[in-house]
Amino acid sequence: MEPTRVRAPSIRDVARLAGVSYQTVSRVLNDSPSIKPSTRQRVLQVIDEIGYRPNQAARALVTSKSRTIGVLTSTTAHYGPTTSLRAIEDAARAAGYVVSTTSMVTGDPGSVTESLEHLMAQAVEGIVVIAPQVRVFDAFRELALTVPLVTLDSTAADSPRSMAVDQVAGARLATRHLIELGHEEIIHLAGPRDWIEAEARMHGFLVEVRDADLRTHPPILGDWTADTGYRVGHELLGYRDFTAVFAANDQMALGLIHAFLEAGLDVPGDVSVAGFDDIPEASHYWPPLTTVRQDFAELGRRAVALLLSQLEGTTEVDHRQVTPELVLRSSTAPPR
Amino acid sequence: MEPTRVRAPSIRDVARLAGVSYQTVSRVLNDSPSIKPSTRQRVLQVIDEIGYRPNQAARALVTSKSRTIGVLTSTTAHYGPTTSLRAIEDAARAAGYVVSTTSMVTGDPGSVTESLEHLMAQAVEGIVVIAPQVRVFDAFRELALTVPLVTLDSTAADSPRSMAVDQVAGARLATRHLIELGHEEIIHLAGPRDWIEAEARMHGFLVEVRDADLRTHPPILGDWTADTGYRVGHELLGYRDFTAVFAANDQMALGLIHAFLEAGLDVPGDVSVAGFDDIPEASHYWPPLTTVRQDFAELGRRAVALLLSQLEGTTEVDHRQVTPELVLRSSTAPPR
DNA sequence: TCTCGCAATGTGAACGTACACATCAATGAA
DNA sequence: TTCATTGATGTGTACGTTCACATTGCGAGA
Repeated sequence: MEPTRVRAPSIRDVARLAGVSYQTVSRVLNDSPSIKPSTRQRVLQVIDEIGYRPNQAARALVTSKSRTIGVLTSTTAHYGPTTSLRAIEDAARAAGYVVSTTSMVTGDPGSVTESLEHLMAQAVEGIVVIAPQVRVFDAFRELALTVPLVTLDSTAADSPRSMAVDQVAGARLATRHLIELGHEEIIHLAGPRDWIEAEARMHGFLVEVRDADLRTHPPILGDWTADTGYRVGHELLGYRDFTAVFAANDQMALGLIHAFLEAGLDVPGDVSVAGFDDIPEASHYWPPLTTVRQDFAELGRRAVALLLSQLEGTTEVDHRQVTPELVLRSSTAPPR
Repeated sequence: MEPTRVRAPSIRDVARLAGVSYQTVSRVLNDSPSIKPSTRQRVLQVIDEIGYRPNQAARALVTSKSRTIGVLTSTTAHYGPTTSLRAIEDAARAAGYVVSTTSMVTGDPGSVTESLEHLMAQAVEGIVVIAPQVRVFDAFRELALTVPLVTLDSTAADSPRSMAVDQVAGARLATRHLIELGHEEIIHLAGPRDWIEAEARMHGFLVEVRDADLRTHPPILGDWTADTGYRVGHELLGYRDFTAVFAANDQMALGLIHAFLEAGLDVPGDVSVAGFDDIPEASHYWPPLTTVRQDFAELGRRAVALLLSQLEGTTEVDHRQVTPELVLRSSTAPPR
């Protein structure tokens, strides 16, 4: 039987075994310049032998840096945010940061504040907000937080700093595609009201429709789910003066198609449907979905780069918007 | 202009302003029993006034408890794991723990070790592994980690502790459903080889098929993606001695259906397809997908409860497997 | 030969908190 | 009255690390 392990080895244990002072060990750990190579090697060997791990708490205490990045995300498990989140984690880890995630209930104002408080209580050094809603900025201003904040998918002009896919351009791409096919009555199924990206996509749609001098139907507000797409699809069947629908994400597009097919309509024969996001399943929907692709992972990586540049003031950041791309598949066609 | 904030208020600042010793403040913070109500109130008021926040690093240093739970997940953004993850975060937060997530590249052995090291370097008090692969346990044993580990979706007998949906039962439900419809040639499109849940579903399928004295086709190994389902679907079209396919998840089922419909087959007329997971989109696939529903969120909550019971030795945990449920839709029917 | 300068290393704090123990007043029983 | 008991609070110390500031040794230039 092993003796009871009383306590993890500390920097002093390493120092004693290597025959140097604790400060020398500290210098090796933080690779300080003036350490004799032989000394460094001896210290590193002892560290390896006894399995020493620096105590993060002690480090954080004395440097008052937690090396933690907080991520605020929505509770719902959408593809885009999740993909960005993974990319954020990877990028942060590569830069020596730890990521602590917390989710807020969409639509609950208290939840945003509470989540931000939770992150601040952990002394995060910076915050990334994924898929932000207007409300987040309000809460942020209200709390007067003292750490840098970066947002994803936000094109809000008043955001402290944001890294975004050009949602407006993406929406225009999809809308123009439908217009060029010859559609003159296009309906937009938008995302929830206070979501900034939903707002941007809606704006892109409206601009493009207006530019083409088409009649503007007021966009319908959805909640990103396929269920809502399905319900809205059913309602739309009531009035037939449209030949195409542009949904603000792929899931709602799927629901729409379901409703149309179920009613005996042909997609894209009777109605064209375009989505947004290009989730991995979109190419296997029936019919395969025409949609707008955005690089969620790249977005996450850039967000971290942007945050780090504010934290460490070193790296130059590519601050341009990520450009989305139209992916043509089989759910859109010229009107009959 | 505000003067430069030199340093965050500490417990001593609170003590001075409240006219008590720092120890008294500490007691209030950890709600110790013997504090005069009037004193407690005075201290709390000062805390509120100056916006004091306990320094987690100092706390962690002295208690040698980080109050952090590490979560190890796969890089790919699947619905199930993501949903469980959100539930884990919520449950952990409710219990006063912080969650730090890290992802491993599926199929890369080094990545598992590296991710575990990363979590240990943060001094996490416990680890939850989502969607584990056999390899994780190997790495875990190898590192001889000193914190409790809980796994999700694992029915491996040798896991330290696991919280699972009864995958075998779920697979049997789906398979039996196809058999009862009259199918005699059923193919199983399984998940990747070393995924424990893939193994379990495959096992459930084989048991049920054997019980019914049907001819056993060797399961085909997939990678959970719709793309693979599509490719396999195409290959299957080569030999027609099957009337039904049971896919190990919904995405692969979607890909299969895509391949079949594209080839002019009718689903479920010519081929029945059943999936697993019941992701929110499954009911809007065309045709709506018959699948097996599992409660990912409940799984996450129970995993945290299990972990906390090991960390704090208090709560009694419901350790039964979560029971999955068959959801009948339109992608399955009797064979022609 | 002496001293200056630099490379390499060491010493004494301090970070903010919780624990163990000490202190003090008030209370009640002997 | 005296002393043990208890409730309420205070004092000293340790946690493991980094920072600021010594201190040493050695080679080069005067």
